[in-house]
Amino acid sequence: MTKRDRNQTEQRILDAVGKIVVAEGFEAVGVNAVANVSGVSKVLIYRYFGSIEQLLAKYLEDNDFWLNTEFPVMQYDNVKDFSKAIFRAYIDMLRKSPALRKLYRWEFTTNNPAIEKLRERREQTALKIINAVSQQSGFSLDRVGGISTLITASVSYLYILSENCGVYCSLEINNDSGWDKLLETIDFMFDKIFD
Amino acid sequence: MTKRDRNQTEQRILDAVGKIVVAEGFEAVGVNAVANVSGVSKVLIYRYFGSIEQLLAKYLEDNDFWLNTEFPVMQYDNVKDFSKAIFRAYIDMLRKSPALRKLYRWEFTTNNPAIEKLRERREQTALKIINAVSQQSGFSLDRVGGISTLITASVSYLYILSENCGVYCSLEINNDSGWDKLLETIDFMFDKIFD
DNA sequence: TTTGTTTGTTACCGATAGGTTACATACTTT
DNA sequence: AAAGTATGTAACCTATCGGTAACAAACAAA
Repeated sequence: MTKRDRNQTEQRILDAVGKIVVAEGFEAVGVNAVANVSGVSKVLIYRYFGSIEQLLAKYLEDNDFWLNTEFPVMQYDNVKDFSKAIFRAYIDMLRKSPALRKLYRWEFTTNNPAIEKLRERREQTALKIINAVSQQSGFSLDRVGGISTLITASVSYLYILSENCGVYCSLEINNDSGWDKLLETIDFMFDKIFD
Repeated sequence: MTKRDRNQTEQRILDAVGKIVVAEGFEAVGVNAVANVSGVSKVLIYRYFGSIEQLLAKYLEDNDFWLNTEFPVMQYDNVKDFSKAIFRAYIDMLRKSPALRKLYRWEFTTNNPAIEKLRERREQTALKIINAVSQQSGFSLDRVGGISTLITASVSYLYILSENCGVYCSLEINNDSGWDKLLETIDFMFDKIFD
């Protein structure tokens, strides 16, 4: 290219990964694809990152999914509002990040050290929140964990699916109206749970 | 092979598709794979089915995912028990069918007429149930739809993920203990909702 | 200036994918 | 029996994948 600059080249490669992930998902990140999109010879991918696996690990590290995500840390007077806020934040995170949706999809078909690391961090964050809610509410860890699992899994599923499918179980998941209804449903549930 | 028998050959091909789907998912169903597993020359796949797409369409039709699934049709005196039974049946269906789990996973990355047809049927079934529950309970369609979406999406997500991941949000999803907890959570929710 | 190293490209390799052509043989029909 | 059709296989074609070797040029150090 114009100038010799390893850092810039590495960044170009990483940027290409990001583009591919957002557009087609992690499944489509291959040496040739990255080389083409970045405009960099694929030899350099191996030279600078070792392998596609390691390149993706670096990408995940850089983009820091779930690692530094700051959730509302119990700045609410009551557990009910706190619970509602947590899942509102979770929904917002997935809404704003196509890469995160692609990451969750990728998890269904792939297992590797980078993914497992992310899962561990996610579990840690979840446990922290579950513990806090359990203590404040008096509900058992299993109870709070069950409810959390139910809602987060659901939201994740619907966001992943929404990229390919407009309606699920009568809910329009490809526009805001459906998500408003879902949010309202979650609020309703918490109203009933914390009566 | 030993004898010339088109029907048997077609069946062998379809059986091979089934094996591949269960073992590796729809993503892995290609001409070469099907030819190898079935022991049939790949030319015949094209000759008898036209393409892999059409072969998969036939497979889906034969195996009839979701098309003729009979759900408990309101043989309960109260809506609460009926609701619980519905989702218990849904969980059971996914637990017993690895192919269905693979189908749901495939939906995330693929769109084709066969899948869309299945989605339509699924929506029809869902709407029927939602209508019935709404009428019996007095809850609005949106309310019942929201709750149904939340639970079915969640269960689907967890079952798909369970093939690659042991724990999600503090819940063990790769053994019965986790699923018992989730079932218990769903029951708890309905107890709160139908107070 | 010369020597060695880093950055980069081109061209190639083997494996595997989807897809087709050509051919052999069994069965049907007349 | 002869002709035509249905069933099957082997071999091949092209495209693309991951991966590497060989080479060119810029830069740093001696």
